[in-house]
Amino acid sequence: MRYSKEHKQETHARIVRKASVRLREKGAHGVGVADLMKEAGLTHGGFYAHFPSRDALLAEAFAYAMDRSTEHWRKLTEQTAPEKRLALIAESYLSMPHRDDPGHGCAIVALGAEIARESPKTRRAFSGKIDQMIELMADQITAVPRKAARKQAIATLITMAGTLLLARVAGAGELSEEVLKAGREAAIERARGGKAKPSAAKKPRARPL
Amino acid sequence: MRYSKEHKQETHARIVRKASVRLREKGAHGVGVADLMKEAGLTHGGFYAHFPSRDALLAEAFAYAMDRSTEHWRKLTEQTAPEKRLALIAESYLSMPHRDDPGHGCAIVALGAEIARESPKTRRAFSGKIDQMIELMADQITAVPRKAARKQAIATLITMAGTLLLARVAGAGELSEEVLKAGREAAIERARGGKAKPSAAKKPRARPL
DNA sequence: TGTACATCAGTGAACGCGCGTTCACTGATGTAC
DNA sequence: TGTACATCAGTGAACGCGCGTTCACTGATGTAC
Repeated sequence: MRYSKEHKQETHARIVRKASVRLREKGAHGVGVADLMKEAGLTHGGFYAHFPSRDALLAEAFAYAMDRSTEHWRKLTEQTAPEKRLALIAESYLSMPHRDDPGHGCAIVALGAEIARESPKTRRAFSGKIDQMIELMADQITAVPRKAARKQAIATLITMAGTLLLARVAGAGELSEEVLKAGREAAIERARGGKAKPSAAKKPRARPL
Repeated sequence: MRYSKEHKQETHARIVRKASVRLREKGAHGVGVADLMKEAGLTHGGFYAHFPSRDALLAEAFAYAMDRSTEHWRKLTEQTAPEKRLALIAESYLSMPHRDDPGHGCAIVALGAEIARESPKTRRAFSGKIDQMIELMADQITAVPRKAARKQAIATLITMAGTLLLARVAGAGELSEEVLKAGREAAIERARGGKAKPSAAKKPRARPL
């Protein structure tokens, strides 16, 4: 063989990685085989040595994007005190860098609506990933029974996703900042399991941009 | 003229209406000029007597879809006692019929991620529509100052949109029902302006489907 | 150790299909006389 | 009132481009002897 087995796996992984970014940035129709291969330093013909079809790649890229989010959160929890973990996830999620970089951000918000139009099989796979996220979040809530913890985790995730979606649509205008701020407070409140003390809310930012 | 002025306007409106449904159902790339015209009872060539381009139609259809939601909510408020209005909007929004019929549902959830990728001009137009929704919701909250009312309205809208997005991705599985239920409680709580009495929460449904 | 052959990731031209757009034409109705 | 002409929403064939997919070929390296 010209290349080692690792070489092929690495190329495969590189294509999936690039695709998952483009996918979140541009949507499913924004990922062209030729462009993608060029971005990976290859020509388009070689694509089919790695994937049976463009759709098969997209499915892998979807899953990869979700796993990245979950993994990112897991790392965040590892370096934080238990009672602050959920709130930290919410805060890092509802930041301006995350709003402005969909390509490396949450796949639910970037791709959820498109996933909802996919085949039941794809949807089930995606659902499973969402459930993993919910489980990870619920793991951080130990003060209440598991079922209540899941409910609280879902409420927090929902608030996070809704905020990011609205903030992204609003773009970089005043409304976006207002949404991000209101959503951050609401999500942190959820993460803490009820009404937060007003003092816990973030101070208004210096830059009103 | 062969047709009256009203006739042309009506045809134009019919195309926009059909497009707004397809758009929410299938996404921007799911709306083909030929298919759409056939659905409107015409042939594809006539399209350009009504719109300069496919993109121009999409912009109109986006706006139309948003206006429909706002109008729907306005109607709901008109037939309800003031203090129940927001909660009613949230409940009707977070219903299974709405989850299962994106074509006639909320444009933010169905198209938000795609809109976020559009030109600043399109985004500004969409933002304006979202602001109208927020204003309408804030109008129903009279117990607090305007600024706080807007914040509460945003928190409610965010919760609604996030819930619907997650529930749609999950499709018709158990997770979807769980999300819808948790989101409904969270949204109604928001709509009421704080922690709701547990008794106010909906009873579990008979069908665990 | 050296030589012939096999393998297969990657190349790049070509194919075919879908789809947005153009365009010459139609034909029913309004307007001018 | 009747006739000739103008208008323009709608028709349907055709064009052209983008893009997913196919395929014959390449050439570096592993394997057999």
